[in-house]
Formats: sequence, structure tokens, C-alpha cells
Amino acid sequence: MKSPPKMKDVARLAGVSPMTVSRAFKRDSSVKESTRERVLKVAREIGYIFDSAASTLRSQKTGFVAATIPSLYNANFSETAGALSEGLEAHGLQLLLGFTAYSVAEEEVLIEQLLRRRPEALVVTGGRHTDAAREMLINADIPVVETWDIPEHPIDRVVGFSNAGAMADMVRHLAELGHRKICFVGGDDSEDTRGADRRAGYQAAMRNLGLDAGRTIGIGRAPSEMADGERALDIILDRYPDTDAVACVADPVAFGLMTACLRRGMRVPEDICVSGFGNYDLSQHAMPTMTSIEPNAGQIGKLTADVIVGILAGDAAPDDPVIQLRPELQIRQSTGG
Amino acid sequence: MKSPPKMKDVARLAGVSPMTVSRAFKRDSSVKESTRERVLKVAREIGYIFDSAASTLRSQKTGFVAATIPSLYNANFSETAGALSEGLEAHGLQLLLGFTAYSVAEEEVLIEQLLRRRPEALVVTGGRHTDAAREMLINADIPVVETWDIPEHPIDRVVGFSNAGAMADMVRHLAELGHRKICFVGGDDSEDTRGADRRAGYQAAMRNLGLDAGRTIGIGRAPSEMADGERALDIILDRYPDTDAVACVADPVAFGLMTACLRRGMRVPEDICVSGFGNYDLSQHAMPTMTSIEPNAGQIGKLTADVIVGILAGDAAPDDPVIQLRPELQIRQSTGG
DNA sequence: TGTTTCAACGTTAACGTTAACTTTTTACCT
DNA sequence: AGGTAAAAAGTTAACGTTAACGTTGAAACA
Repeated sequence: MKSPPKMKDVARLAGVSPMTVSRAFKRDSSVKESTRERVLKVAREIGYIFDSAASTLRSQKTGFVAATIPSLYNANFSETAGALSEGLEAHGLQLLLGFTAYSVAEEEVLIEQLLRRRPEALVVTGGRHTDAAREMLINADIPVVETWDIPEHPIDRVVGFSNAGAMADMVRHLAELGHRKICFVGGDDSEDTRGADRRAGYQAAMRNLGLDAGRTIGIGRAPSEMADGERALDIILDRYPDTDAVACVADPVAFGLMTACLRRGMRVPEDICVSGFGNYDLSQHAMPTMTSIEPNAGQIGKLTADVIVGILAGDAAPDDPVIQLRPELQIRQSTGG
Repeated sequence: MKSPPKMKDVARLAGVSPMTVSRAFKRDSSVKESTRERVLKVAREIGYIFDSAASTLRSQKTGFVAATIPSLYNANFSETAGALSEGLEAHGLQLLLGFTAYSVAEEEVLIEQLLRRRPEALVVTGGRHTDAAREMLINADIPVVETWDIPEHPIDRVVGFSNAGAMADMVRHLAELGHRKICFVGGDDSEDTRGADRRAGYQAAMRNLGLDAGRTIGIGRAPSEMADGERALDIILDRYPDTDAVACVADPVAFGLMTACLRRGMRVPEDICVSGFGNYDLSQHAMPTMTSIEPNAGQIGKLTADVIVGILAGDAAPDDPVIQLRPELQIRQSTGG
């Protein structure tokens, strides 16, 4: 088996120079339509596959944008990634995803790996990073968008919302319903900065309301799953049996906790209220339907794509580099809605 | 702002040749430990980031494996991708994901895009492809693994199971419980080959049992969601009101359908049985718990990684290029289990 | 008819790294 | 000390594409 065909092989067989083949593979370059067709036909016939490494090296253009997300398994982040991908594709940019496993340490490693591939922009989930990661992002000399958070010290651009604020809204909602013994269920992992922020939002809101902010149930490292919600109920019944409402870090946890309640014969919301975060499909179909927070995950992805496309097109920087979204409370049956 | 540092800049400042810098960035190459440390220290100080495009071009090694999966939003495929990624990472390979939106036409485009980046192996979800895609895969001259299916004509290696067979198992289970009026709910989209195979499995099993195989409810293009299950119930009650069991193409659809039943006051499983496919977390936590099929998604990813690592390490090809898994029926409350 | 213009294509060199080879240094012998 | 092998480092050229510039020929003008 001989070596795979190169551009010059296509060129020879099509009777043109390699440069013309290169041009034929791009859009709106000056090649006669008939020539382009002939070139592409030859390329197809001999099974030529363009080599993007060589192209990248010479042109210093990779045509893709990198993004770090905590996990594939989280429908919220997937939705952001999906919308981001779509928005970028419309402008000829591909998305390269990397997974941080909810850890800023892993994020640091990942960012370096991604930068080695010379993306034209970088999207990170979260607004807190290791010092080394910050350094790399600042020096990367490409647009950087932090998402799903409102960082204290933005690196560049931001499309996010306040996780603490959204959780505080939820706690106030539960308090307005008359609940006083409110638990928070979430990971006890400071590496998951969004989870930690939501817990902080719970604590701040509880203190502001003059309520006991100590009822936090740690369920281990993110990602939090349905089984964690189930386990959390055991802990709650053991440690805080008078609990009348539980705010969960995410919908799957809330669902696991809620169904565990129902299995024990507890009524939701009559005996105990349960709320989630993320407004998963699940929360609208569960029985009872679950109160949650709509983070507008798709919107985050879409806006992020717009920001990047704008910067790459040379748009002037806006006055405020931060686009702050307002998650909406979705009040449903699990809190009496 | 000057141009970003190159290897030769690091070399100059570290007092070595660029080749030594290159070696310092690899593992187990012949550089003195003290030299390596000095080089890496300089690199860190001046913010040098390795350029993988140049490396790839020269060494003809990309260090990554590409995979096409139908969607980010499907927990089963995500699990396969996650396990694949882990298995590859253990051998220094990165995973590059592409999404086909459940369409073999999109898959064709995607495969070409991925091949341009010269992956060292290619994993595809599914065993049916366009002719052009097949051609590219055959000519790619790298290991190809087809997953989540047992193709009629394997291209190279296979790690999968029979979707039709698994669904037929489910139908037989429902029939053994005494059900005769069994519906199938799934996408009516032939582009989603796994969905189509599951429907075919339903039809074959029903015919074998001498039952009416015509009760198929089409719910549009994949991906199928909870809301589709809810809609499907309306259609079932309208068209086949005597239905006693429903086999769904996937767990979310089954959950949507099941909760829609419960909301109408129908009892599951007493009035109607519901089954899913995929054994999502959801199916174990739903009330009632849902009967489903465990496709061993993680196992598929792990075995695929093993196959690829084996081939790249030069292992001899096995007698049978097909690794066929046997999905297991998980019988739960929604079918009386 | 000579000049201008521009579409269409060609030529040259360079992108940043590393394979393959060569040279120097160090370690270990007798 | 002299010799030898192995470790550590250097040199050269090449990977496949395309930016930048150069050439050609035909259409469009005065």
C-alpha cells in the first residue's frame, strides 16, 4: 500500500499546481468553477483527505474554538455546549470539548492541552481557576469567555449568572411559603465551584432570614446523582427530622430525594417540599412536578457563540464585558406550586 | 506585543538546542533530569505553549482518536464516550468527539472532517453508513470500530449488540406476562438506525408470537424525549385504546409516557405496562421503577478503548473481529417486576 | 493597436516541530 | 591511563500546506 495522496498528487492528476488545489478547497477564492470541479472530482476519486495539521501550521488558523465543561453527563452543560457548537458552526468554526470532571486542577491541565491545539477562542465553564490556569488564559492572546458564573475578577468576557443569587432566590421562595427548617443538599467539594456557590447562596439567604443555615447535607464529590439524593434523605431524617423543605444543588438529586420521600410514604409537598436546580426535562415530567431554577443553558451557549464570533469579526469591545443572565424560578408542585 | 515564544526561544534561554527542548517535553527520552527541569522551568516562565500542529505535521502522530456519537444529550452515548475517553487517556490518547444528530448523512460529513485531523483510530456509533462514508472508513488506513450495533458487513472491528434482538427480548418478556396488545413507541426516522432496528425487533418478535405488529407509534425524529412519550400516550389512547403494554425506544420516552398515564389516573403496571431501553438512572428511581434494557454503555466504551489500544500496540487481529455484548433485561415495577 | 485591468493560475519559501543521523560527554571498565 | 560503551546533546532536513508575490492571457478600453 502506497502512502496516502497529497495535494500535489491531486494537482498532478488534475493538471494544475498544488496552489490551485489548495484554493479549490477553500470558498470564494479565485479559481474557475470548472477547474474547481475538476480538482474536487480528482480528489474524490483518489481518496484524497485534506491534512489540517499542515494547513494549520502554515496558515496559523485552526478554525476551531475550545471549551471546557465539567462533564458530559450533565444535561445543562451539554445544552450549553450544543448551542455553542451550533452558533459557532454557522460561522465555520468547530467546537473542541474538554472535560474537567468538576475540578479546577483538572481544568488547568486541560486548558494547557487545549491551547496546544491553538484554538481561536477558549470558553471555560466557571469563574474560578488555579493561578496557573488564569495565567495561561490571560497570556493566551485569544478571546476567553467564562460562563455559568459571574467571576469576581473576569479574565476577559463573561456570559453567566450568579449561582449564589439563584439559590438564594430559591431559599427565599421556600421561606415565603412558610418553611423555616430548610436543608441544602449538595456536593461537599470545593472543587465544584458552582456547587459551592449555590451552597454559599443558601447559607447567605438563610442567615439573612434569621434561619439556621447549618442544615447542609454533603453528598460527596460532583457530579451529584439521583442516588445521592436518596442517601441524603436518610441523613436528613436522621440529623434534622423536623425539616420541612429541601433545596437541592441539581434536579437529579432533587428527584432522587423526592422519590425516596414518596417511597417512605411522605407526601411532597404536604410533608416536605423539594426543589432542584437546572430545570431538566425531568422536573417537568416528574410526579409531582418539581420546582427548579431555569439557568438558560442554551442561551448561555448561544450568547457565548455570538460574543466569540463578534470578537473574531473585529467588533469593538462593549462597555461591559459581562453578560449577566437572570435565572428564573420555575415553581411547580413539589413546593406547592 | 511580540509573537508568542517558540521552542527555539526556550532553547536559547535554557542554553540548549531546540531538539533538547523537544525531547524534554516527551516522556522517557534521553535528556538528563536536571536539563529537563531547567527547560521546563524556562518554558513555564516565558509562557511557552507547545504547538501540536507542527508536532503532528512532522511526526505524523496526532495522539488522538476520533469518535462520532449521535448526540451529547443521550446519557447512554455519553457514558460510552466517557468510558472510551478514560480508556484511551490511560494510554496517552485523547478523544475527539463529533456529533451526527442521529443522521448518517451528517455522519458522512463529520467523518471527513474528523479524518482531516488525522486521528489514529476512528470509532463510529452504528453499523450503517452512506456509501461515501464506508469508502472513507475503509480507505482511512487506521483502525475503525463500529459500536452500538452488529453491522451486516463490518468495516473492521465491532463492539456492539443487536438492537433488534434486545427489543425482541423485551417484547417476549411482555408477552410472557400475558400481554397481547403491545405498542412500540419510537422515532419514525430511518436515519436513526438504532431506533429503526429496535422497531424492527419489535415487529419481528410480534409476528413470531402471532401478534399484531402494526401498533407502532411514530414520534418524529430522534432524539426522542419525555414530551414525545407524553404525546405518544394521546395517540395510543386514540388509536389503540385496548393497549395493555408499551415498549419504548428509550427510557426518557418511557418515563414521559408512564407519568402521562399516571396523571390520567391509569395505574402502571396494573392497567398498562411500560418498558424503556437504556437503563438510565431514571428508570431505577422513577415511581414505579421502570423495566428497561441495560445496554452496558460503559462497557462498550471500555472494550472499544481496549481494542484500539491493542491494535495500535501491534497485537495480532483476533479470529472474530466482532465483540457482541448481550444486553440484559432489567425487570422492574412498571411491568410488574 | 497599444495600454490597462483583472481573473486565473503558478512559484517560492515558510509555518514549528522532530526523525534520523552525528557528535560530544560521561561512566565504567581493565 | 587508555579504551569502550552508553547517555546526552547537537545538526540537518523534512512533514504538507498556503501567504505573498509573480506571471499569463484575455477582455476592455482609448
